Amino acid sequence: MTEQLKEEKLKKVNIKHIAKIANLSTSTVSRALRNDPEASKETIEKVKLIAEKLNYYPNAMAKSLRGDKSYTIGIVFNDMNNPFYSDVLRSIFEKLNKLNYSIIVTYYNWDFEQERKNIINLISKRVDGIIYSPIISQLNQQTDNISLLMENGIETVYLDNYPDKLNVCYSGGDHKKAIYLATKHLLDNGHRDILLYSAMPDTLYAKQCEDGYIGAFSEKKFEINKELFVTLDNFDFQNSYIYFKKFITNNFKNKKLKFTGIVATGDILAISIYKVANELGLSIPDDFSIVSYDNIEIVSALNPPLTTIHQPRKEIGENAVRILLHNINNKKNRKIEKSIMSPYLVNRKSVKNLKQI
Amino acid sequence: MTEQLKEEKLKKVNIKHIAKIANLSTSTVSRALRNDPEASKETIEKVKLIAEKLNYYPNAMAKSLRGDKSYTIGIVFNDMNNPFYSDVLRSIFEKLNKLNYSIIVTYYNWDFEQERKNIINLISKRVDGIIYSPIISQLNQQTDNISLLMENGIETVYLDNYPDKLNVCYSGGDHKKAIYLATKHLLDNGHRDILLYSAMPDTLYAKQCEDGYIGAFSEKKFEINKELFVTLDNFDFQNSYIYFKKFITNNFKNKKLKFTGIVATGDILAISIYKVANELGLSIPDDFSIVSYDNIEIVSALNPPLTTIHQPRKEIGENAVRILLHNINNKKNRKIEKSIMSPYLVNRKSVKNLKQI
DNA sequence: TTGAAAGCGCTACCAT
DNA sequence: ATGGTAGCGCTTTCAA
Repeated sequence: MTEQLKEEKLKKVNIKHIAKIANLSTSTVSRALRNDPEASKETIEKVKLIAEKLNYYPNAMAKSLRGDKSYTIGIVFNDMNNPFYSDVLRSIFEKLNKLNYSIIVTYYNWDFEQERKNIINLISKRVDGIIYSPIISQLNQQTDNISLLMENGIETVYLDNYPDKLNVCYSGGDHKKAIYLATKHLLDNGHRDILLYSAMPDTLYAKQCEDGYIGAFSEKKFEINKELFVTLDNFDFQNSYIYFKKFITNNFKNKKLKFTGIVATGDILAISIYKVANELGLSIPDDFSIVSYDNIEIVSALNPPLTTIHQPRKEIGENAVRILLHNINNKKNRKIEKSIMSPYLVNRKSVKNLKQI
Repeated sequence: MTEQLKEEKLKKVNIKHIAKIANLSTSTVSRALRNDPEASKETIEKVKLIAEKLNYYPNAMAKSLRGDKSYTIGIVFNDMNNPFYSDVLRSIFEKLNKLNYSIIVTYYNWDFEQERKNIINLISKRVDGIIYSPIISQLNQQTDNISLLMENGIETVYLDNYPDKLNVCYSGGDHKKAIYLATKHLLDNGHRDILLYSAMPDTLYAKQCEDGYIGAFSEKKFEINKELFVTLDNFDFQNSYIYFKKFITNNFKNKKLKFTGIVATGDILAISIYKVANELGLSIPDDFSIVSYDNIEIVSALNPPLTTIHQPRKEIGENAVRILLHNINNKKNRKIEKSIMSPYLVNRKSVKNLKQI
């Protein structure tokens, strides 16, 4: 018997091998392995013992081929640079791994062809659902890749960004309100000339940020200077650093453009501004104040600590999972849920109160 | 025909459906779909057209069940907090997604039971290989989870940490040398009392860091004060911040313990020290100098910009993939390769030269 | 309580 | 060039 065991160990073990050794049929082994009440206690014990000795691990592919669940969730993200997404990912992992789901993560860095390939790959792998953080165009909300998902009836929860004209599940923050709060905070501190330092032109995200900014100004009936709207191609730290250094040298230091405050639509952008300020000997908040959006952990370590709008990343991840699993497990009773976490101001020291002067 | 097409669209489409509509056998359809030269050009065209119209996506599980490759790689990481791992992950994604591999990411946050469950899950999913960043105990290198992988003959590349007494594939940095360089830099600048601010007690990593520190001191025949060795439980930012704030208040400000320089074994640790320094009105580098390890992007934005040892994350990820794929695709010609990237100093402004005084 | 057999979707062998 | 069939590892009838 032990000899036989050793030999079996070398091949990939399956229920047939176990059945042979246990002198049982594969059906019985299958039942025993799953603690099926139809199987007798002794059989279960015997089978499990052999399985362990043989290093048996059930073939998940065969299982899902047979059944209709893969216990796998696909994640389609674009921007791994941004700590925001790492934090969201972490909370998704924590929930899903405990439930023994696998998570296939996909990353494409604004390459839509690659994104499409990744999504097709996920469809082929027959994931039970997808959490998708898309780049949404301001004009054409129904991108090819969103259509792909919808046409194939893939259970999807949109995260962080979503096509607001479509009736889809969503978990994320209220970007418009966030930037509204940021702008309002500067306004309340007496700032009137406020740079909107934004990213990803023509996307819904940029639009929402702009709307938030405009909303705060309109509310107080202050005039908006559109020359102070700057939009970067992406949220890349290095890119933003280079851009802002040029920008400030060409426009601010020589007083072509004057502003006393900056609203940055992401902490990464704000951090790059700190770098420029350090290098150019500019003082925050004396030369300009800054409010940003995200509140990633480390911005509290900047000097001065960054005032920013908090985006609840843990909750965003958890809600995405909750909504997704609900719809996967209740196909007949799907809910189109939108979970929108409210942002709030974290007041630190990067804003100067101009009224006190 | 179009009616038929519509109906077929509602079910999950497979080659049988295509075969029926095309009036061909499943074998022929299968061949056509894969551009098998045995299939005629017209057949290929015809089949592909139907497949597209039906929204056909091959079932990857059936494919891999049949063949012996899943085109899936498992990642087993522990510390998603640390931007180091995000950066490595990114480079792994970039290489692997292009090759149409799926990546199942697993995260366990120092919970070894969860880690084990995750690994078993990966085995069940029949991944082609695993990239694993384990926590290695200084004493017992052969942990249960490493044994699990070895016993099951799972192709594995260790990343960042590895059991150096075992003959395994590895891609990572030379931690000992890194901390040696950091310490030497402080020594060269006239520092003698240097705090080693480390994390993860009893791990090989902590040991390697200690060895690097000791190496630099021994080389110059300076004496080491073991009271200046501090080891945190983990690399958590918040945890380190709280700890260091207490530590410095209890030991440094009241001159119980004196040191002029700090070597931190990870940028996250260093950043938390900046936060404490800001809050306590301590000046870096006047009150103490600091050199760290990793060189994540944003540390250049700190004030003063952080002097740190660069760890080439992109290359570490790429090499892990290269080694893994080589062994997967050349089962008969496996290589036990260790790729160790050399760290180097990035000199910024967080170190004061004591000799100039 | 157990076993035999069909079938999940695909590929590869052997015919034709 | 194409079709029939067996089988990858598993679950689930149906029968005993």
